[in-house]
Amino acid sequence: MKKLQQKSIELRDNNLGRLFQRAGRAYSVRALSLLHERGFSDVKLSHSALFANLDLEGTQITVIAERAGMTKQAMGQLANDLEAKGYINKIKDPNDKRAYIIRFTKLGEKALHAAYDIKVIIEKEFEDLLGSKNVANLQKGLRKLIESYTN
Amino acid sequence: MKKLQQKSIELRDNNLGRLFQRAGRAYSVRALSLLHERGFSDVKLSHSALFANLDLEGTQITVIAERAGMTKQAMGQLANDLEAKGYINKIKDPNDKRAYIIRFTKLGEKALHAAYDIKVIIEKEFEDLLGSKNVANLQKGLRKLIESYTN
DNA sequence: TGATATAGTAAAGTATGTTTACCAAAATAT
DNA sequence: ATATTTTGGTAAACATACTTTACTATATCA
Repeated sequence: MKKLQQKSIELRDNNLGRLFQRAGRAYSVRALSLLHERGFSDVKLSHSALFANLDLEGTQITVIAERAGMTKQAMGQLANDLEAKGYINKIKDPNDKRAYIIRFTKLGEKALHAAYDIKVIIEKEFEDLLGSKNVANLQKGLRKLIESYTN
Repeated sequence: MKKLQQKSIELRDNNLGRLFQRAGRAYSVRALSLLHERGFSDVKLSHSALFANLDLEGTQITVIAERAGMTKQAMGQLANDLEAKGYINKIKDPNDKRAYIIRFTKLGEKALHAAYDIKVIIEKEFEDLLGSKNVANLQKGLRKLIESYTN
């Protein structure tokens, strides 16, 4: 049997789970930093749960929450925060008096454009570093793993 | 210029940052579930910051905290929690009366063995899914990205 | 020996959620 | 049509995993 010392080192230094998380963290730190540089300095990482699940034609809070895999209460708080910061509007749903429709403001749309530009920039950086074929394979592998483990 | 609708979809569905984070989450959910199945049901994800940075011969709290990139206060809390649960001991440092040395208990070592087994199991699952060469490339790519972005 | 740095703790605050409990409106069932 | 149940949303309390501020005791340096 392998020595515990060796196992400890391999857990620490040679662990795919840790690599995923560190890469994710590196990505989001970089992306958020570029977004702040472009003037959207009050956007936080947690806001992406709303941004990423909001349709351009507008979406109900409950629907966004379900897509993001979180409670409607938590999503309601994100919505209030982003509304106060001017990125979205909460409009009363004309078809359901209980509900609100969340829509991007002009500022929110600008932030979305910027976020897309940043995504492209970071992907370019990755391709310069690894080669575009390797980035494509990385993406394919991650997708396959996620699909397999979240079903 | 690409339509905002299209940009929104690509940000949502075709975003490496989100893939990293989802893969990391899938890994840790799987690993923690297997660890709980093996009887270590009171171990939490946050504990890994201590486990992963504790040398077998024992390590000072401040050193573990620095390795983990967090404050010594936060690490002190993890240490107290894991001590209460029986995974580590806090021993007075004979060379420094201010300091404590953290060491694994027998139970802690058993958990470490289990964690290693689980790492091997999950890697095997990944290789069955993607092929061992692709897993090796994945690992290599992630390492390269992390190294480049955290320096 | 006196000033400063370091190991650790304590308590309060912050970020990002969940749980429990509730209301009003909508959908369904009889 | 009305009673029942479900759904959209909010509010408040709690949980987790930290950081910040403030402190004590010991160690180190000048």
